Amino acid sequence: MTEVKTRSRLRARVTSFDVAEHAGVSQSTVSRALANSSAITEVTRARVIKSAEALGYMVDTRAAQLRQGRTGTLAVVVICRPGEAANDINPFYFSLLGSVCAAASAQGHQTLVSFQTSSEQFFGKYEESGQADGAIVIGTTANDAAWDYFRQLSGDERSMVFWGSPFDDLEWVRSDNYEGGLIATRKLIGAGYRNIVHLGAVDSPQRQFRERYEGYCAAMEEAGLVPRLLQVDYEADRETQGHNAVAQMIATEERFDALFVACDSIALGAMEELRERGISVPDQCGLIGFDGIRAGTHTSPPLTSIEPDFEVAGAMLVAAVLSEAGLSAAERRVPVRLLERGSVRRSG
Amino acid sequence: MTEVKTRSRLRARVTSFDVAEHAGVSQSTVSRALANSSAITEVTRARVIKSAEALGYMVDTRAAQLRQGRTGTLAVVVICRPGEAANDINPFYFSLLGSVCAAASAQGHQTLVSFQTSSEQFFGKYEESGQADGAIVIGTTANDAAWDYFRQLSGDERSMVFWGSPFDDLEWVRSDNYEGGLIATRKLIGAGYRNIVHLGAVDSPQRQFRERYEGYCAAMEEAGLVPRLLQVDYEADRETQGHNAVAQMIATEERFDALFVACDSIALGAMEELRERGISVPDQCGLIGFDGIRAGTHTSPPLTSIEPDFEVAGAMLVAAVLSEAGLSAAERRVPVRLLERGSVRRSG
DNA sequence: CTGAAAGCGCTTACAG
DNA sequence: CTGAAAGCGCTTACAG
Repeated sequence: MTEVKTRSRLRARVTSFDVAEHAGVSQSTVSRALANSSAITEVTRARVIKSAEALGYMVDTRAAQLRQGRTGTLAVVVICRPGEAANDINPFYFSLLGSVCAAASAQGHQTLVSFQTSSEQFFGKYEESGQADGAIVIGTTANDAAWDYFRQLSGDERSMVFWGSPFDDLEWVRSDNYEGGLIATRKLIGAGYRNIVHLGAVDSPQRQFRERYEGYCAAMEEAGLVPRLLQVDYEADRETQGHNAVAQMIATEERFDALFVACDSIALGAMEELRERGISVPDQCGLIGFDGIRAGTHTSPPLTSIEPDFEVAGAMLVAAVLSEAGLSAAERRVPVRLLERGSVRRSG
Repeated sequence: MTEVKTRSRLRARVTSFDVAEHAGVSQSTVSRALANSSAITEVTRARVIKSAEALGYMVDTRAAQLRQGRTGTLAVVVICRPGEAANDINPFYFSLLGSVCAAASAQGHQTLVSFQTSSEQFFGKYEESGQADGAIVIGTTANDAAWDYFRQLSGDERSMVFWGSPFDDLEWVRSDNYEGGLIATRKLIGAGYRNIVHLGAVDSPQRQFRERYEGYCAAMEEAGLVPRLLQVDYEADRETQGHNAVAQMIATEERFDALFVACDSIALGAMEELRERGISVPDQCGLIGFDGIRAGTHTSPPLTSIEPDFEVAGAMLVAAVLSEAGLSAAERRVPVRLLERGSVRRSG
């Protein structure tokens, strides 16, 4: 007893052997009792639990996992733009990160999070180093070196899932982008806009953008309208892309009375440029973005947007990385919904 | 050789024994060679590395850490408001999270991240369960149950550091709030505003708010002006607090021509209320917030704010949790700077 | 239902 | 400079 006290004061680790001695049982019984093994009497289990509490004992997960050959941990990699600071990361990915961590926790997994930017630092070998049972990769598509690295890594039989991957050969989970494009465009048409232009990118690595464009096209065509695409210059940062696109349309005297924009960051830039040009939103120009980022709440008018169900997104990513068999397309498509705020005029 | 290939195809773990056999050395030599022990000849090391690469071997960190008695991992806990979804979390904490992960990585530590909301789920016993060498706790001060839990846990000799803790008896790292209040208020005074009111909270659990208020008071007094405080109703969410505060001032016919607000979320609500009331920012009312959140970039006008140096904040939190000795106050105060955007009129 | 023993994959005294 | 062996703290066949 005295010895135990001394050790705990020195912060020496309390082990299952200490608990065994205290409870007067064997070490294996301690292990089984605490693991809720049905082989143990409730009477014994109660005694063990009491001793464990008395000594402040907790199972060492490292040791347990080493023995069990699993980690109970999922790696979450957030790919950043080169040179990007933590507070410049697209908030969409932060929301996704939060959802993934919550979903993993609900499935009894810890999350090992890393923000990866440059090639010296890329790391995805979590399984062979015994750090995680799989990896979920999210983040910008604008970091080619990172995607090359993870794409190549993913070739082996690794448990890895990607959000919005630019490559279809990777295991992906994505928003239902087509549906989102459809909903947004129908909304604009329903509100009476007719010269609706899509601001986005079709040949960019961002595959999701093409899907959004296709949804837009379908909605335009079903209404007998002609789809018009303005490709954004994806070298610039997102907001500048929005600024430039609007500036360009005005310079070339393009007629438009509404914009469906491939993502909120671009839409925010577009909205600013519209304001600077004295074009009022939503009266002279309707505007719908994509992603539902929080900053869209604070613009004037607030930005109407398409938002994926973040909770489902997190759950699907976790399910995908944990599943042995591949997932069906339906299990990898995150449903979206229209976030009605203020950048579309009332119908009629 | 054949045997090795078969095993790797089955994804059986490649161990240091396999590498030893392949390289014709003992297992301990493999371990030393890969750990860059100076006891090993470069010739031997090269041979071991070659074999390791050939077999796709990586050190199992779980096993290594178990043996070494350390984890090389830091836990990062983000406390959320009860019922708050991942995309409602104050973006300030996401930025801080990113900075902490980056700083930890720079110090050779992994980060185990968890978002904690409700009491069934609170967990901070990372050290005794062998999951981390310490914990960094950030997030809302509005979750009393969470802070009670961590405060009590922190009583024992645990490595735990808190961002902006409501309690001074906990190990904390904070923005230089006093300095921030000083800078912001001087800026407003310099721009010619005179009826400057502070929107904040002095008795709230958010200790940092009091410090900001004190900086404000000092700047007012040095200019011969009378500080005026409007306490925000901290039951409501932040933006509503801002709305309500402005509404109340107008209702009571309070005179004001500028507002220094204790945080950006509140300031964003205040800005909206001002717009709805037809009070133009920055002409009729100057406005400065605190935190530098990204959404402030997109309002019109963009919100001038005080921003902590996020990189330093992450580094200080990591240094604090890793340091054996306590840190001096200077080592726990994150420098701040004025983010000049558009909600203060030009001086003169 | 419980215990003695092996072993997960490493690092690190201890020898030589 | 390298090797044989112990041990980090568990879980889990194997016995009884």
